[in-house]
Amino acid sequence: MSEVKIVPELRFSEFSEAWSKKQVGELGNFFSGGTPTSTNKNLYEGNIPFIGSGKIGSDSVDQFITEDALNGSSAKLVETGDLLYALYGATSGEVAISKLNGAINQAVLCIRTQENKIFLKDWLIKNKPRILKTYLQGGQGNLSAKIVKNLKLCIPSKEEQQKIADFLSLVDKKIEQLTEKHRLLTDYKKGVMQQVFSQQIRFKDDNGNDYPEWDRKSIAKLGAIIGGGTPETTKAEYWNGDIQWFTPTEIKQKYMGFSVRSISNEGLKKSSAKILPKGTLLLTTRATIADIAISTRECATNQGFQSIVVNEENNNEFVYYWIIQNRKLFVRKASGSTFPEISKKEIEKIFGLFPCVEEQQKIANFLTEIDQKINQAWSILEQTKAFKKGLLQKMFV
DNA sequence: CTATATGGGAATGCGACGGC
DNA sequence: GCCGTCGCATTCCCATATAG
Repeated sequence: MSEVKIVPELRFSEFSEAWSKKQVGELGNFFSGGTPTSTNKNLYEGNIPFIGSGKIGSDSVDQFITEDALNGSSAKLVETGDLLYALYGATSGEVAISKLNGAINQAVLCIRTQENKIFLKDWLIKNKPRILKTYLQGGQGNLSAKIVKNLKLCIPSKEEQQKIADFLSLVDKKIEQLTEKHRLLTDYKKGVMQQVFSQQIRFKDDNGNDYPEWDRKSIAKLGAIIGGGTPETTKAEYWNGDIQWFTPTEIKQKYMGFSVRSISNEGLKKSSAKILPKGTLLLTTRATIADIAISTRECATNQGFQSIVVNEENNNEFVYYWIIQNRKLFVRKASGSTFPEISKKEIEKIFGLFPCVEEQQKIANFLTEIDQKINQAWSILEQTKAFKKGLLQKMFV
């Protein structure tokens, strides 16, 4: 590689000098903590927040240790504003500025640097994928203080660090605000659902007249309830066909059109899987209870579902929201030793109050509108996150 | 002695599949 | 169609070995 001046692609115009190559280890002091003997419960009845690798950026924790626990173990105190780095487990490579005064365990590395810590934080965020890829090999890879200290980076003057940190912090702040907005909308929806289903809010028809009282009826009256199945996995000809085939873990959003795996007509015939029309409520009833989505195309499911093909006296979108609101009714009925499951029979016996189909339609439209607002907020949030990611790529070397 | 690395294992979550 | 057994994968925490 030819000798070129080390500068980032995107830079504030008042800076022109080259960035200098350093090792992270040169930038400050490093220490990680420890875990007080977990068999001694007394040690965990104190008031010092105990920060594990999953909690480095949180403003609250679940565990609190005592002074004795702190002194009798390798646990170390950190302060609000300290730069914390997660070394082990699924959170490896996460980095955050501590929002707590507390003690850290051995999975957390505290970095006290004389450089700008927000600059360093964002540099670590930018390089997380690369760090994990390089150092987290094998089943249970862990990072270590040594690995972090040996990372090489390019770093500008304090002034330029500050400028970059301020700018990125602004973007972070925006992301926080958007996250908050999304959270508020989600809370609002929760409140509205509560009021709608408890009939504190009632809709009127287009002529301003009241709709009839709600009817108490069982789920069985809402439509056909249809189970699913799994074709033999050893027979290749049953798989990778034209029929979308869902498993409970895939049910994450309101509308589902494409599944991870698909089955063939042959597979459909030779198994308990059933064809479900577009608009079917895909309801999980095994392992994960009462997760629900609306199919946007013809599909099938495995045996972890009891799907509802809603009839014409009811509105599928309304039933979708009704089930979300009444999730507890399902969870309560679930039984099983290894994992919970609700049988078709039990589902058919669940009762609830349902308005006439016209009012169902109005309620569904109303809630769908709120959902759209929530999705919009989410999408702006995602765009802003992507924007930050782009900045990270360009503003660092 | 302290700091760090590392393997074990609990907790959790789930899928495949066969018996009834 | 329902239900239970077996076992796999993931995640996280902990105890202990080892290095410094």
